[in-house]
Amino acid sequence: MSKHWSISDLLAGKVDADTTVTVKGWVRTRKDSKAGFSFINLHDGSCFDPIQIIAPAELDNYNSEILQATTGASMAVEGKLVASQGKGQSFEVQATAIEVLGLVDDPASYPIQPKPHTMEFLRTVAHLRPRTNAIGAVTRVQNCLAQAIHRFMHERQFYWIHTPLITASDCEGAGEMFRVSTLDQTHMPMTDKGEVDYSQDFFGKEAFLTVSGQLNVETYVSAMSKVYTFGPTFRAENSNTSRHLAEFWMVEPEIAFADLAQNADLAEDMLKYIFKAVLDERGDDLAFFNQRIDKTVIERLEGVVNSEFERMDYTEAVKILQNSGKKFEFPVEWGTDLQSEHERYLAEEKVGKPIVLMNYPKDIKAFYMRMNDDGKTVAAMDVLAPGIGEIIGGSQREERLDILDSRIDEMGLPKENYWWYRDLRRYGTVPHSGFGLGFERAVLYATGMKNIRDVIPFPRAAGTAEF
RNA sequence: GGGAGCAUAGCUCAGCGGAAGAGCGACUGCCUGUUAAGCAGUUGGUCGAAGGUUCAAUUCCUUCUGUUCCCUCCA
Repeated sequence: MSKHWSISDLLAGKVDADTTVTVKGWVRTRKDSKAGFSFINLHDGSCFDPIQIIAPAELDNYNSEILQATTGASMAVEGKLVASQGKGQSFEVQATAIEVLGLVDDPASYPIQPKPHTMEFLRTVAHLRPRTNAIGAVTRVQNCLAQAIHRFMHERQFYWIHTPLITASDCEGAGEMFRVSTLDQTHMPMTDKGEVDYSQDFFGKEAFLTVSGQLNVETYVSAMSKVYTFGPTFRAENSNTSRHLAEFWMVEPEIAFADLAQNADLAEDMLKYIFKAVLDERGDDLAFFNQRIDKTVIERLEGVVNSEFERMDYTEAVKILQNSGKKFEFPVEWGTDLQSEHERYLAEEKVGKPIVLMNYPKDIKAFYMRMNDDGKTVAAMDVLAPGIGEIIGGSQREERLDILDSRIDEMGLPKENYWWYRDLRRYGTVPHSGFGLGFERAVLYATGMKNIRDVIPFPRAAGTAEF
């Protein structure tokens, strides 16, 4: 058997013509010609385009197997790589032997038909949808983004810190949490006070799935200077939208000796870097997205890469919204959080590119965000992307113990739970900043896909944990 | 958690108180170095479930289930 090549390598011209090669993959389409052969478009995930196989009728299993190979069937093909005699592809494989590995049972009901499907339907066949053009392209782009994130961080000498997914900090300050417990839920041990006795639970205390690696990674930034997390995160919010998941991946860089402005610069640099990687490396997939999914996606990515992000204070944004002349469902008032409609107006209508909103009122932000000198705002920032909304949220962290303590008290949080977090401010505290990038939201932006459930392989959301 | 939709063939949808339709797919034939192919034919449905109104319900009403989108939450 000759060498097994990726289709991407063959189409890219990495192999000389007339070389005997083996390709393996799945049939996208088969078309039989009376001239004595069949055209088989075979895909293996390595690139957007399938490779064309010419299967001559002289093959001994032509009638018995090859003519039975419908869309979705798997096969191993050996043949000669030749310049294509037809239009539409540079190379094709003149097969000398085809082993049909697996046929499709009942082709009429095979879910992935060679025709357009709705994303809603494909979600119901999540085990087969990576075989489609769209989800295959999403998969390559999401991988490109993930690799680019690690590359960006590595080039800037950040350390990747594996923060825990299970946490006993029940107040990480970012929404509802999933409980992790091995207690028998039909016979919960109780204390004298009539409360569940978690001292008998696996960890000896209440435990949850993390909503953020930030608090943990702050310990490492206080020693390694530049760190980041990249891993799954969990939110038990009952939110049913096209941009929320109960389980999603988040990138959380944290930098020491850095203020909010440097934090915003890092966020901008990172987004530009990873979207440029997609433009450079996934032209084939982007061409598909631009043609079939969102006709503005390439233009938008190029816009992000080539333009300066807008920076704007919350206070300024409130004034703009109030003077916009737009009728909003929710009123705009200094001191309240901006609604989706407000963020959309700013990012999509007012600015038309990503915008960094900074310095929010302290009462609508988390306890660990650094108090500004005005005593009213904290050094928080959100990066809003047109079409997606909030893609990044971050802040400069409060490094002054006395102020941190008063914020913890103000919010009625149990100080003892934060003893190790507070220690960081007792022992050689430094100014530091960080942010969280919703990874799937970045994939949405890079692909033009509309629903976050279509850019993660197996979406978990309220009421959804199939597959 | 709040709100609004939707549920009819493998898929996308039309229909409508009075005998279940189209396109795509699949299959068959013709044509064909084809490639989002063309022409013709065939196949294919417990009209989401359970109640109710009616001479008659896929159609109207109620409940349930599933699902989509928006808001809240945030990334």
